[in-house]
Amino acid sequence: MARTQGSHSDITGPRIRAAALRLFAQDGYAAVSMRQIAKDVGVQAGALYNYTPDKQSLLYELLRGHMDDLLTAREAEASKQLEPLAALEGFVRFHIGFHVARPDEVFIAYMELRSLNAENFTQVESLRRRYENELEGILQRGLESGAFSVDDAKIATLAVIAMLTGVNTWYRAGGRLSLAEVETIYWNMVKRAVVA
Amino acid sequence: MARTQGSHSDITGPRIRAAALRLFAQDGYAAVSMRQIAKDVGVQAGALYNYTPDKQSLLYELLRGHMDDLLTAREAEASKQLEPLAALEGFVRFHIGFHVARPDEVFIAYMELRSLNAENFTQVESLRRRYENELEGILQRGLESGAFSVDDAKIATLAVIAMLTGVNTWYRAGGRLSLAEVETIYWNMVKRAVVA
DNA sequence: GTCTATAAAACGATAGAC
DNA sequence: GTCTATCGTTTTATAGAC
Repeated sequence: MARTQGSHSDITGPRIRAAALRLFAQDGYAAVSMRQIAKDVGVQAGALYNYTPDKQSLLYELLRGHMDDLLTAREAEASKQLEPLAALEGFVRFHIGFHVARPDEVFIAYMELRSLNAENFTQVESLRRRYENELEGILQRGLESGAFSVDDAKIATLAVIAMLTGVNTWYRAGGRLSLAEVETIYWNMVKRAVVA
Repeated sequence: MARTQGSHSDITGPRIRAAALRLFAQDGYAAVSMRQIAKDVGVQAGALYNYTPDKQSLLYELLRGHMDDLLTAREAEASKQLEPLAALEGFVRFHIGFHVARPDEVFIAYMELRSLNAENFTQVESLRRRYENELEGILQRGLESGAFSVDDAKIATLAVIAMLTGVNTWYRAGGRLSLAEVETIYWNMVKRAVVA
């Protein structure tokens, strides 16, 4: 039986989110119009409102979904309980691999936090804190066991995450270095900066 | 003799740039209207066009000016020729101090690069490269002298700069740590990551 | 140099036909 | 579910009075 004319509910929603993700990453949330998103998907602007109540919700769902994905993926890794050194290496390699695979999501998760309204910002920010706490916990345990030596665990956490996320500004698949090589280079730097 | 009514050409220009800087940093270039900038300065929107041909030029002048300031300040420091270890410590402390003192400029220099048109982007990007080359040169000289040991000088350059610039995301004057303490903590991490 | 007024276009979001 | 049409607002930028 033929579908109702123009009915594509099960694929249009994901295509809208994919177009919004790409356009927000490329031009910024405020600079992208609902008409641009609609044109990219191949529908008229009015049709978008069958899938999102407004533009703000579209951004929030992208950022919220990205942080959920990050924490879920990290939980799967972290469930392997390890001693501090192996846990830290696991975190470094996980962080680089996860972020390099999702450049657009990572970019808007950084750049468009301020475009969220107050309530949505609080939600996403708390998820980011939970992720940072994963690394801070590893560093703390390593300090207590004597495996690590840093002046300040919180600052070391922020410094390592900033350094690792920086990979996204230059890494491109098929470049001079493989992902595994990049992971190893960064792991060597982190290890030397942190291990006693 | 009284000035012509409403004439403030020598102070309105800087006030426009200061308002644009603050608003662009707070809400993003695309989200800020010329009317908002005018209201912040205390003039009508039309008056802005006595000082800038358009909104794009306003952004470009802010970013270009910031990069000029950065390179000029760095040149003054770098003219003291030093051995690699002292040069690296000088770079780390200079970078943190310079960036922490200009949070709004640093923020838009990161976030609004993509809001520049192609020609302006090329200009600003080349200045950013020149600054990165300062650090890369120090690392290269240290590698050649055997003072440093890193897997890849270019990646180490990007990693160190990303780590140091990350200070701006959390540092606030009057917080738990003084600027000198922050500089020392980061210098210790950089030193351990890089020095042979 | 700043003002008021406005041109010309684009915006987010909605109503109603199909 | 998607379309066309449109409301009401806001945008950048300019023209001309003072």
